[in-house]
Amino acid sequence: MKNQKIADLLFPHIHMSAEEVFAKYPKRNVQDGQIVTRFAPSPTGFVHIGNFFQAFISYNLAKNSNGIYFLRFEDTDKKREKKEAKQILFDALSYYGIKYDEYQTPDGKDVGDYGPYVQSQRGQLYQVFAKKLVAEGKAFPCFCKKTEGKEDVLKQRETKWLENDACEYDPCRDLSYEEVKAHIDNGDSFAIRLRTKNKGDERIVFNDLIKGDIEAKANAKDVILLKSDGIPPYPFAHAVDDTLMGTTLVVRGEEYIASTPAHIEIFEALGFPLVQYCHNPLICKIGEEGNRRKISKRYDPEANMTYYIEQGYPKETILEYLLNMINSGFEIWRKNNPDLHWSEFKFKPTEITAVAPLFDIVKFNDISKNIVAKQSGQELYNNWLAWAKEYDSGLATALAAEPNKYIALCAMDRDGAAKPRKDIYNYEMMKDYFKYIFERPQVEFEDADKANAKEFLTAYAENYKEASTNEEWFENVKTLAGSLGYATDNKLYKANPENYKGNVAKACEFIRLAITGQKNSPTLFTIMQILGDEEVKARLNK
RNA sequence: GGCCUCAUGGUCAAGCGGUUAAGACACCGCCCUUUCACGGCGGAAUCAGGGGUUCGAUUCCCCUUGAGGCUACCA
Repeated sequence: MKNQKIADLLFPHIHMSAEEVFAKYPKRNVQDGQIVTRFAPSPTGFVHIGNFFQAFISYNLAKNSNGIYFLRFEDTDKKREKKEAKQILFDALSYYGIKYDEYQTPDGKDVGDYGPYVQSQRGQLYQVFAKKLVAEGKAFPCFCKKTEGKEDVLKQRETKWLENDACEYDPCRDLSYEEVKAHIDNGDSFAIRLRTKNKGDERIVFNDLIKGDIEAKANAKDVILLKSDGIPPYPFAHAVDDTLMGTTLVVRGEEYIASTPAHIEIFEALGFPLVQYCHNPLICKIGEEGNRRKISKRYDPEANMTYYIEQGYPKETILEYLLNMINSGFEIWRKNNPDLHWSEFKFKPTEITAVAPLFDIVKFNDISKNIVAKQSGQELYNNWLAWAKEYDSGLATALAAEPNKYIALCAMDRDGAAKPRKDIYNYEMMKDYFKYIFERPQVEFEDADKANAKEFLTAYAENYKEASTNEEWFENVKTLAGSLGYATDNKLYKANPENYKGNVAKACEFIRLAITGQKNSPTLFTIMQILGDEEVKARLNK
């Protein structure tokens, strides 16, 4: 009775009952194996690779089970929310091809029957259940001065550690109706806390799809259900939303494992059946001190999903790399099915790796090289140009001005090649990789080679004539090299190198350096063809 | 401090009581190519340590160590 009176005092404007709410959100009509899951990011304007990892896992799980996948914005922390953030998130996710069955459009329209799909618009719903809990004596108002933020928490922590209390009962948990009324009359703001039924020595077991059964200390803390602004923090919102929205599987980072007991107590207090959890490992990096740490928004550019777009990685690269992290069976599958789309690869939640993987840029680039190698010259050119239009307008202009030239460049060792060259891993690197096309290179021969190089190149320039095939081109080089005292038979050269100025390989090195400024490059013949006679001669004579 | 998670080569990892302990990246050889690559073949390299259980442990249990996470009116 007293509790009902307090509840009415606290939430005079809430008249809806829990039953009425459930009537609005009927149970979903799904079969046993079908997974209903979601991506529930908080819109900070930053799409973290770790969050994307979860989004990607849950997306695949939903798709593979023929289930339902929806997007819910968790914008309950006003301090963190940024304008445009929802749009940024939307763009990033759709760029990577993740599609939702249910969501709210950036201009605020709900698609799906279980909305609103934005937490800040679900305030009343949370209050209905908070009021119910207060009326049942399972929650209570707290008028304490609220903790301001993490810094204060850290300060308090040392003394708290010394106490090492098993449970944390809030001072407001047993306020009388009169005391509550006095606070309300005084206009004091209040938060709603769960009245934990535990004392600190209870243990619970819950199941995790990846880790199996986890035994832990039961929650024994009067956790916050509603902040003093009336909006719930994550745990309560999670319980209410995922129940109302019919979520069957929650994929989240393993940093949530520690707070799961509190979530469970909230579900129980509410009388909701628990969802299935799947805590995925965090993606790590080696820190400055050589230690492994969670990849961080602050220090690691690769933590941001837009980084890969800016760098011009094909979107398949990050997707396939992530798939590779989720389940290394992907790699073998990919080898056996080089031409299938990644989405054909199926994995079960129980097959997800339990170990926090290290982000390995070398491996990442290798995957990317294989993906880029599958593109034709035309495709690569198109992608390069599209990227440049966004991130390097000067380059874009140049590329668009002479499409044939640059398509030919992109097609080198690629179109028609049985084993395409695997050299390019993103579009950002291409300008530098092909810099000899854009400008004449600085050429430095080794001291020992200087005289020979000059002699050979001068002769080569004088006799230079355009060849029509690579074979013909090479024949020309060989003939000239032979006449200048280079070995045309490699076996003879290897037997008596001192009899020659070098072998044909050396001669080619001179040409390559003069033309490109580098010791490696794609096929010289093609490069010279693209450059044209005049430019080639100019470079040879330099 | 407490609670939780994890532990196979340099990295990502298969493995789920008996295996010559897969595979991929990186590395090193050799071959192919009288250019750069691609490619092919081969090599070095791993079960954190200590106790159990067992005829037999990388695999199961315990302890130690190490790494990571959580311990907010953040998610």
